Amino acid sequence: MNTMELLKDKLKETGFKITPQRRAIVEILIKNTDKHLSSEEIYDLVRVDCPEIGLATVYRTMQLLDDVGVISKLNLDDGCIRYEICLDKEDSHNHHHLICKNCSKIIEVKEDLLDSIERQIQETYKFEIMDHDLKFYGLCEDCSK
Amino acid sequence: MNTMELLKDKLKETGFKITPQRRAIVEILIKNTDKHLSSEEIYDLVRVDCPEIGLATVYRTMQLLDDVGVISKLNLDDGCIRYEICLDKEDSHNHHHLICKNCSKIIEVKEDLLDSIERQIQETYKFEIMDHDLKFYGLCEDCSK
DNA sequence: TTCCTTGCAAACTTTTTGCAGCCTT
DNA sequence: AAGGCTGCAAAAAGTTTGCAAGGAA
Repeated sequence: MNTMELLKDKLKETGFKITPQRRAIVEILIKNTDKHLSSEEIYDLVRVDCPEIGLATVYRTMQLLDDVGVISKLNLDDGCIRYEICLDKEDSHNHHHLICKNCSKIIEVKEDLLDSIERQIQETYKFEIMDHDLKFYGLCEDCSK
Repeated sequence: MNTMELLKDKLKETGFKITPQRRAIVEILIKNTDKHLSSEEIYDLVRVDCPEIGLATVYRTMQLLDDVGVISKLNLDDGCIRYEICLDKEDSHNHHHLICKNCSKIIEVKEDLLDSIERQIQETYKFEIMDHDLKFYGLCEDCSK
């Protein structure tokens, strides 16, 4: 079963309807898995195939996909929220970003490197960790030359 | 030399003037070191002693303090940027946050726990790390009972 | 005196909401 | 047929900017 089918099932499970607009947005997200698009960028891309769509629908759909749990949000402090599709919840948790200060490229780190740190914090601060958000800023291989 | 004196020197060094508004804002920041206030919250607190101040001045002063490098920004995805005064640059780098999903309390983690992870990433991804941002979400000691 | 700084108001940006009509199920 | 979904426009919410007057050095 492909990603779109999987997603359709997830939506149906939760009682939501599958509309051309939602399908178009999800298709854009799948085609741009590693791009971390903002709502405005998604809007521009979706309008190519679906010119009548409104920006509010993009925002509402992203909210919906977030509720269903198939996207993860990324805040790069550039004034907008960015999204990536992420069908596997484990993936989204064990997942960090390297952000190049020079070319703004974003590199995904798929391993989870925080296990031992989390245990340490759990112990020292008696804080029950449920999720984390880790970003590294610096220079990518190309830009550090 | 106390914090305010230190700050005055830092400002003078860079050619900025010390005005009553700026002093009042810095005093509020010092009094609320661990509170992570937003611009609006700073504005409300400053107006108690300095009722004629404008919100724009608060924004401009935070921008200035950021340029001078004495505050660090914290984005909790609650729709505004939060600040904490942070005179020592090393402190600001080696500094993480635990955010309670129940009571919204923020706990500071002063140690830097990322050294070995940074070396690992540096090696694997050939990415030259300059800074990082690490947040843990979960339940604080009181709320996890 | 110089020109940096301020308060005010208006502008901007990103996101949310209300509503009447449309469309998936 | 029923109720969720959509586009549009207006509203929110946070932040930035222009400008003339005011104040620190």
